[in-house]
Amino acid sequence: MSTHGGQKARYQYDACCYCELARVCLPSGFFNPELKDITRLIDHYYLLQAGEKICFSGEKFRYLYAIKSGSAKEITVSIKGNEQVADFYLPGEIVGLDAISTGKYSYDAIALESTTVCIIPFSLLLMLAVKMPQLQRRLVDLISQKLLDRTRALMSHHYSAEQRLAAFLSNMGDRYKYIGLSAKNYYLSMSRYDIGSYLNLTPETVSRLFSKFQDEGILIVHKKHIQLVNPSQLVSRSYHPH
Amino acid sequence: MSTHGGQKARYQYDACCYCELARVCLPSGFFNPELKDITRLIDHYYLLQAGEKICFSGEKFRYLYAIKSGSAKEITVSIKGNEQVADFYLPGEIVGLDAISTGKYSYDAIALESTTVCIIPFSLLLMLAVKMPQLQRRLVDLISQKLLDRTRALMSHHYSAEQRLAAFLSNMGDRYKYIGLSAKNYYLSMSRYDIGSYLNLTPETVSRLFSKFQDEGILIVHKKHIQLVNPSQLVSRSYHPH
DNA sequence: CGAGAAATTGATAAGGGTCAAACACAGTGG
DNA sequence: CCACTGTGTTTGACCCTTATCAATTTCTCG
Repeated sequence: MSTHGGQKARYQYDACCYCELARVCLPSGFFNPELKDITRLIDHYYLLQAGEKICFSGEKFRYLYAIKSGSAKEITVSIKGNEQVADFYLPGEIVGLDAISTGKYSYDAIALESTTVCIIPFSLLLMLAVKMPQLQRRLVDLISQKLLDRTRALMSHHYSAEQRLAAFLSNMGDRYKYIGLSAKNYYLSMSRYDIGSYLNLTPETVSRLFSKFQDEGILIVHKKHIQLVNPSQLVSRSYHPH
Repeated sequence: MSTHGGQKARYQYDACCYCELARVCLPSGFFNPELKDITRLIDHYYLLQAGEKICFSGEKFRYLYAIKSGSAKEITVSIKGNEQVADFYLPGEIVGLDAISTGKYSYDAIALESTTVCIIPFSLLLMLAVKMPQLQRRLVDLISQKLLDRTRALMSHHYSAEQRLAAFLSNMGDRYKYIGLSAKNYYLSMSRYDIGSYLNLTPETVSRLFSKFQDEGILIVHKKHIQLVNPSQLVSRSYHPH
């Protein structure tokens, strides 16, 4: 191990070949020998404690960060100083895609728990993409996918608080399942405040809705642990993101 | 001229070299001889009447569309059948970027007035990008920029109706200015209903706010024509998208 | 000119915000 | 081991912004 910048713990990277997230992460769809070329892009990864920043608003964009374990939130700070949660990141997801065009991050990405992130130098990625058309395609797909997700999030605001929270919990289940965890039984690393900010609700409203869902037997909440007792009921309470 | 598909009027394309929007559109930053290569991608353009669709939800993704003149709205239709406006497109802007990853359009793009759109075959664009790294970069930048815009739109929902409408009108002015038109004096091709849907407001609320802004001397509304009398006042009424 | 759609304006209501208080829990220090 | 403190969560009471419903006017276009 070596430290860098006086803050973030930095570790030598082994390889995507040994990472069980490779299937869903940046190198999704790649196998040796191309996978090896992609792996070589990544020299180090960070280990961050809860609250530490992966990147911060205004910082020059040099790296994409792949969540290797743990989770993070993306927050934008308005001129008035209040934070807004724009997104959450789970393992296998890529932080920094919307910094590409402007050349600087427009938000802080903050670890929500002990989190490791792989450091992907963007200039190297681009150079490799020039030689590897499938990687060019993968990069374009990744950003496009993120764009689609953001559009869906935007559309969700047309629905009620209950529909939004139900959809959020359902979606989180799907995302956990996608990375090989339980869709019905998971741990929400973010606070009620963060959930509220993301869904454009107050923490009070989020809390009330959790209680309501629990009273109705849809789920069981225990602090940050969520157990979906009746996932189909949850889906029917949500708006139906087609 | 030739017609195609029995519906959309289709015209032989001349070239980006003769288009005054080239500066802001897909070929932004390119000059001959590269500009010529990019121009060759575009064989035809459509002339659409108000209400005609550029693409529709579920259709196989083959083309990006660049608005050449006129304007369009992007709408998603929920399962319950109600339309939601996700975006507006002005000349120089590209429709279809979030269809790349899934291979099909997830929304209808509908002309708001007489509108011409250049047809950009995506597979050809990708092939050219393989040979032309600057074009690869341009494509990635375009999608990333759109992602950033969507994130900003998402964040706007944290603010009041008045702040959102003020920001919208201010933003529209900026976008018109960007393409060489007046920022203070422009024509809004979309209905109050569309504006409301985009901002997550009812048309009644939009109408009331227009009246309010007019009463306060910030702008003059005449049907769809907007004259910003006091743009700085409008900015201070908006949330401040940093 | 007439009919239907869009826009405006008014009256009322509700969803979710705001304010406030109580509670739970983690970390700290005595 | 137990207060002490600060943060996050829950619950209640009240209220405000914006939606809803309704009536009227204006515009569009055949």
